[in-house]
Amino acid sequence: MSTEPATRRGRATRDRILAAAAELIAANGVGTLRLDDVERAAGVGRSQLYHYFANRDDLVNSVVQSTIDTVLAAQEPLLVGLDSIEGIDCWFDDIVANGLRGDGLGGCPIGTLARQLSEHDDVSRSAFVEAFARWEAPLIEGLSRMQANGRLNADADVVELADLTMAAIQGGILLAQVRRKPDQLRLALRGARAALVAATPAGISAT
Amino acid sequence: MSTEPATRRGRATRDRILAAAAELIAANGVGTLRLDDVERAAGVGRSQLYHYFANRDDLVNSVVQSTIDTVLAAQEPLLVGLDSIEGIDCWFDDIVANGLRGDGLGGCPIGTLARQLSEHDDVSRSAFVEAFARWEAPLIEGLSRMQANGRLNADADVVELADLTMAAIQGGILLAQVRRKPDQLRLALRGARAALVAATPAGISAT
DNA sequence: GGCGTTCTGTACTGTATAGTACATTACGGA
DNA sequence: TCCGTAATGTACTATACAGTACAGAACGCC
Repeated sequence: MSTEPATRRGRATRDRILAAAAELIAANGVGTLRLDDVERAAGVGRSQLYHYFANRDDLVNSVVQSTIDTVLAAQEPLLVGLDSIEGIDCWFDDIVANGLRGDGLGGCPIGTLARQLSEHDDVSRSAFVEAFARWEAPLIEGLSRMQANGRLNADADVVELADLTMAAIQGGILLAQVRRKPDQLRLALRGARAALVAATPAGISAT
Repeated sequence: MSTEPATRRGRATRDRILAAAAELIAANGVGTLRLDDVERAAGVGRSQLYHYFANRDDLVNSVVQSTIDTVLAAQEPLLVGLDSIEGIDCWFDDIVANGLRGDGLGGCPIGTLARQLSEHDDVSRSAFVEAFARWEAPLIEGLSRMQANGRLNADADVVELADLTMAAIQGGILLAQVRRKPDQLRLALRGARAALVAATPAGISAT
C-alpha cells in the first residue's frame, strides 16, 4: 500500500522518487517509464518504491497530481490580473516565455500528460479535467469582471471565451512540440487574443 | 522483413491487419496495442503479421501512414474552397461534424496519434510534421488567393494565420476529448475565425 | 540503552508479450 | 499436372519489467 512517510528521511526519499519520476516522464513520456530507471535516477531500491507507492500507476498518478499543483501554484500570481486585455497579454507572454523550452519541447506538463493519459485512463482523465477547470477559473472570473465594468460586451459568453483560450494554449503547445517550433504557441495565442478583442466594445485593436 | 503482398489474397490479408490495428489503436491508443489482439481482430496468425510487417513498430508506422492518407483524402473536396470566409466556415463545420464522435472522442486521428507518438518517437514525429504541412497547405493557398484579390489585408501573414488555425483545431480536439465535450472544438474554431476575420478589410463580422 | 517501527538492500518470481522456427497448405504460371 | 513461391498455422523462445519476500539497518521514543 501507499504509505505516507513518517520521518524526515522518509519524506525526503519519497520526494526524491517523485522528482526523479517526474523528470523521466517529462523527458520520455509516461508509457516508457520504467521503475528500474526511477530507482537509478532517485538512488533508491525497489523496496522504497513499493513502500511509498502502491504500484506503478499510483506513482504515475502521484506525479501527475504534484505536477498539476506545481504548475498551478507557479502561475498563481499572474492569474489574479486577468481582468483586462493588458493583464491577459501579460499572462500570454508568461506562457510563451515559460511554457516551452527553447526547442519547443517541455511545455505545460498538464497538457502533455493529459494528451498521453486521458486516452484510456479515466482516473487521471478526470484529474486533468479538474486541473483545467482550476486553471481556467481565474480567467473566467477576470472576464466576468471585465464584463461587469463594461470592458467586455454584455452579450459575450465568458465561459466560451475562456474555453477557446484554453484550446488555443493547448493547441499551440501541441503544434510547437510536434513541429519543434516554439513560435507556434505565440501564434495560437494571437488567435485567442483576436477572439477576445472582438468581444470588447473597442472591437478591433492592433495585433 | 516487411513484404508487399504478391497476390490478391495476400493484399486482402495485409489490409485486414492494417484495418484491425487501426481500429484498435483508435479505440485504445498506441501504447496498449497488443499483437495478440490484432491477430484476433483481423483473424490472422502471428506468422502473417511478420510476413507483412517487419515488427510491431513497422505495423504502427504503417497504420499511421495509411491513417494520414485516409484523413487527408477525405478532406480533399473541401480543401479547394478555402479562399473565402464562407468556404472556411464550411470547412470548420465539416471538421466539427466529422472530427469528433458524439462523446467527444475519436476525432482527428492525426492529432490524436501525434499526441501519443511524437513525444519520443522521432520517426513518426516527422511523419506528422509532414501530414500537418500537407493539411495546412490548401489553407495557406486559399488565404493567399484571398490576399491576392483584396479579401484579406495585404499586411497579413497567411502562414501565421494558417498556423494559428491549425493550433485551434488541435487544441479544440484535445479539450473536447479530455472534457468529453464535443462543443469545445466548435468554440476553438470560433477563436481562429475571429483572428481570420480581424485580418480582413471588413474587420469585424457577426460570429 | 533497549525495543518497536520505519526504512532500505538484494535477490527472487511471475507474466505478458514481442519475436522465431518450421512445417504445411494454397496459389499461379509453364 | 507439376513445381516454385507466397501464404498460413502452431508451437515455441526470449526477455523486459512489474511486483514480492525477507532480512537487515537506521531511527525515534520511553
